[in-house]
Amino acid sequence: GLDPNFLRQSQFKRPRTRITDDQLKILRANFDINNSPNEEQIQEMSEKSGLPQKVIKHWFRNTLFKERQRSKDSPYNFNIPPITTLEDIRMEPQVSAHEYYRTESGINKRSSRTRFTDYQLRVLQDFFDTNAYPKDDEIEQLSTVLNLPTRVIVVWFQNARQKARKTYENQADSKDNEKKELTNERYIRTSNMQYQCKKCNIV
DNA sequence: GACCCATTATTA
DNA sequence: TAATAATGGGTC
Repeated sequence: GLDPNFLRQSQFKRPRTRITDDQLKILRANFDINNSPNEEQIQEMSEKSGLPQKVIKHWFRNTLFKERQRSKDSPYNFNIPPITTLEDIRMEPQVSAHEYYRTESGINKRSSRTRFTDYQLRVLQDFFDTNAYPKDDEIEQLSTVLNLPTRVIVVWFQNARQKARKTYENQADSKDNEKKELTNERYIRTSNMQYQCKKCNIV
């Protein structure tokens, strides 16, 4: 048999470092001034915050990436309908989710949870059952068909894979369980970036 | 940059 | 309180 744990965990991982609010404030302030700091600036932030330079670099990479994603398709604004009439403007004097999120005064709130419709879930699940790793254009298609931001689609597949792995491992643990036979064929990518097909054993 | 995955936090 | 959407730091 094949054991995902074995394939995945070949080394110890550094424990996740938590960035405190104060540290975040320093990073954020610098980010607002300059997206891509040079070595000198990174070192300065490192000294100020006590964060390893590596962590700072990574944070800037991720934050810049997210920022671009956000402005690209406004993933967290999708539930705010486009304004078509004057009344809509009157009815919704809200700041955008993005601005709300970023504003310091607005209590750093996580964007509200997407409620998928039954139809959306069915389509997503159907797709997942044959391919757990949709290509960019496939995500794009799902996005337009389901009227969901691409970001939401990507996250859904990420979580679906996570869930699939977990249930698969549980089944593997309880040895001779016949449920194993019921496992759908799914391609799960291992950490070595290889594809592994459950059941048919293709790598 | 894409993905992993423990964790967080929002809803039914 | 369970299910799971979203986050963020980690790896390659």
